[in-house]
Amino acid sequence: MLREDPPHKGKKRDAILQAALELVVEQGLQHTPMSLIAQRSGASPGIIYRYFESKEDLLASLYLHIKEGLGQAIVAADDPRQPLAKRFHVLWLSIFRYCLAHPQEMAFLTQYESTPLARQQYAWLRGGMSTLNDLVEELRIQDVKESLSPEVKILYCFIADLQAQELLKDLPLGAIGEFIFNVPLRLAQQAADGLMDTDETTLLEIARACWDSIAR
Amino acid sequence: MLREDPPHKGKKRDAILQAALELVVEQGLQHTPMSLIAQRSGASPGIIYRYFESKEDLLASLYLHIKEGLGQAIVAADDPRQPLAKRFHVLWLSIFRYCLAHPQEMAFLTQYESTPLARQQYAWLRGGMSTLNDLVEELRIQDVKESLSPEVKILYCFIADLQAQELLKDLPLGAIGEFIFNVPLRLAQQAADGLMDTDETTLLEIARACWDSIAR
Amino acid sequence: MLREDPPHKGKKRDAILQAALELVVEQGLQHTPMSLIAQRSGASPGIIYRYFESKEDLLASLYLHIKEGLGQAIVAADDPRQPLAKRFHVLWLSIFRYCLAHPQEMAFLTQYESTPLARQQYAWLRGGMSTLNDLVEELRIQDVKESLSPEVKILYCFIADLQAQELLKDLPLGAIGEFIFNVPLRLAQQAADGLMDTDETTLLEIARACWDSIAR
Amino acid sequence: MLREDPPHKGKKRDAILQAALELVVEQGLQHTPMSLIAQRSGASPGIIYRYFESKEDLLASLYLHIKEGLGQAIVAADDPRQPLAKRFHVLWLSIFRYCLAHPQEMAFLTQYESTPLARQQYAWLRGGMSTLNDLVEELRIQDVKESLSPEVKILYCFIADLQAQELLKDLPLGAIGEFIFNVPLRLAQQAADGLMDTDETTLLEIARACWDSIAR
DNA sequence: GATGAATGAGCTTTCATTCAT
DNA sequence: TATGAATGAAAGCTCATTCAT
Repeated sequence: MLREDPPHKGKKRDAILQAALELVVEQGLQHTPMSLIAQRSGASPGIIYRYFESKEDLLASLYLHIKEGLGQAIVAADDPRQPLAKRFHVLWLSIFRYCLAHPQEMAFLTQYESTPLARQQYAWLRGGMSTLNDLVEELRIQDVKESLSPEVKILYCFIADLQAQELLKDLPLGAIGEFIFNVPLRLAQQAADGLMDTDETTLLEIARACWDSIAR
Repeated sequence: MLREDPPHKGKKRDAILQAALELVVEQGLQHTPMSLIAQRSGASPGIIYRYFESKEDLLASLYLHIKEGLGQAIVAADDPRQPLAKRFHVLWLSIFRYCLAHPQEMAFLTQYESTPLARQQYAWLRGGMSTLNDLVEELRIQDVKESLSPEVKILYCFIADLQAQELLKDLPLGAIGEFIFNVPLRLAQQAADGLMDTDETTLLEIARACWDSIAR
Repeated sequence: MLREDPPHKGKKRDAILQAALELVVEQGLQHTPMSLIAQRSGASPGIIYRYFESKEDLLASLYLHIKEGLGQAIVAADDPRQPLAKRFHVLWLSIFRYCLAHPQEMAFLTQYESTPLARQQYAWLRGGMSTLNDLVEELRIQDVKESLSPEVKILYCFIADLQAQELLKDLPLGAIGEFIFNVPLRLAQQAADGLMDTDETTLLEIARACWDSIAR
Repeated sequence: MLREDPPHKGKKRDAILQAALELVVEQGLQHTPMSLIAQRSGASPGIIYRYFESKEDLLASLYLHIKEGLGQAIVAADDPRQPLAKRFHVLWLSIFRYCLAHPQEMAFLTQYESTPLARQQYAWLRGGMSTLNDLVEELRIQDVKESLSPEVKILYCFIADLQAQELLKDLPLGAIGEFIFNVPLRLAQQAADGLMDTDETTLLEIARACWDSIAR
């Protein structure tokens, strides 16, 4: 589901993105021709190119759109005034619930990120940053801070806070990201496929398991 | 790297698979034409169709080939005579090491599995099986046991053993699989991209973190 | 450069023609979409069709517009009271100077006339008219005289006058036209491209050469 | 008409070039889709791209092919042992006859050369070379000589010979080229359209007229 | 009149697959 | 078996033209 904030403006653009989303999830990136996207969105093949430069651009736009939604969910969920263990659980559950509520978006995201082009373009970790010390170092640099997207900044700061309180095991940054972010995302996909219960108790248990994995 | 066991027989088939693997990793599933696979493998476009029915078949064969390699690594790693915590660590590290040693294969696998067709065809969890009890139930049925691939059987049995010893938290099966299998796979991919150290100490810490997440 | 005689009326039409002229010269007939013409002329794509029936019509109008300008230059240059050799030189130089002053128009004209459609539509020689005698014959017919454009009539009459005075070699009409008309046009294009000097002396020499070619 | 020297090799390539030639002459560059070229040549749309990288490449290849044929005709016609006036007439008539015998090729050439891309790419005069002195200077430079196509070298040398014998008026190089090369080409096109007689006497008169225009 | 979003036929090009050799 | 030229359906994209506003 794509938001349709402005009443009429961008309606068609959203319809195109929505059609692309559905089709990529149903048929796969390889089997989603522009003509089908046009048809499904109720537009003519030509008009797509008024909104997007190319198919590549359309897919990248959709990807960024989805990332933004997910990012906003993360930003909205975090409350720095809460105790850190509480923040972890709230974040984890919010990510899970958001992904569960947007299974198509997550299926697209997974598919798109597995692409070689996307893998090198949208990695959330940079080259030299693999340890917690690297992270603290990065967050000192003002320019880096500015260039980060809001949700990445939040996750970074949260992890740095945990580290400052000596609550973390000495794990690589990537591993921590895995337990906070990727595990709920992937389990939400399983849940969406009916392979897992999503009652509060079960979720709390898994979130707790993830907390156990990173907490000292 | 694909094995070349039979001296001459299947050599060309392997060359084709290897070329497909490289190209899909470099260019993506969508941008890997058969003609390029032919060229890279030193074969003619026509001859590919003696070894594979279609492009779809070629990719599926490659996928299964890779899964088999990974499965053999798992089978080879497990020693049921060891204590369970030890078995966990050995399995976890073996999976990580194997994935790290086969980054192209893992990149392909990730890409291929994100495809809608593959998602419904090769899910490792079946419809109604989401809890530890379901697992125990399944393992009682002889027919099911027979139809499982060796490595899945090993993982299932291992989990069932853990459960029998009451070592497990009450987590959904999918979550347990995540910590045993997907986390090392994904972290190995990060490591292959240079985003993580792979010294023994670091790896043991992460494996331990995963153990903490599932162990009671 | 297109004239902008009427203060506001036809201003937009001229802007469209001017934009089409520039774009065809820059990008070629094949690579000049209507949308670009609209953009360059500051008009909307739709409004072009109030001034021109179709793209074909727009280009034909531009062609005729350019031909008319060139024709007027010829008409303005000729003074029948002058001696014939003088008239030749004045005509030749006027054509050259006009073409040199309107390089875009000439580039368009060349391009447009090379088109099959234009070739059969705008040939300045008719079917059966290839000799000087044919010309004299044609000029006797009143209807034909009426239907001729002013500049063609002038050129025809001029040639007929030369013939009457027995100043011409016995050349086909087309050859004479070549030396009077096409040679200065083409050389002016070369000059516009910086491939030839355009000082008075040089031009007089070339005009003289052309005179030598047709004069007995 | 394209040569078909090798019995079977290149037959299809030639058929494609021939079809493109005919269609461009009939319908114009802008209205000659690849699909029609394929159809007319008896090939499938796809196969064209085995022989040519793109439509642009196909047209450029055709252009160069035609230029080569014309060049060979010029090379074959010139006999440096003949007196210069004789050489002029032989050259002039050969060019005329060749062009008359290849009207489609000439129509294509005219059309293609009027294109902006071609105009800047295939100009036969270079930037700073506009006078006879420039020509003599150029011919002294060995590297330049090497890089010239055979027929251009022949024309250059011929003009230089005329100049050495002081037979030429002091005309710009472009003007001389016009009388030797372009006038016969254009008149041959007229002749092909039935607008001019092509009996020996007439042709000799025109050739003589051209000679008069350049000769002192 | 004027706009520019929308249309949709048709363009160039690609590529899985076939088949004569 | 093996080749690679050939096929032709379909892809991504363009653009002359229309039409609701």
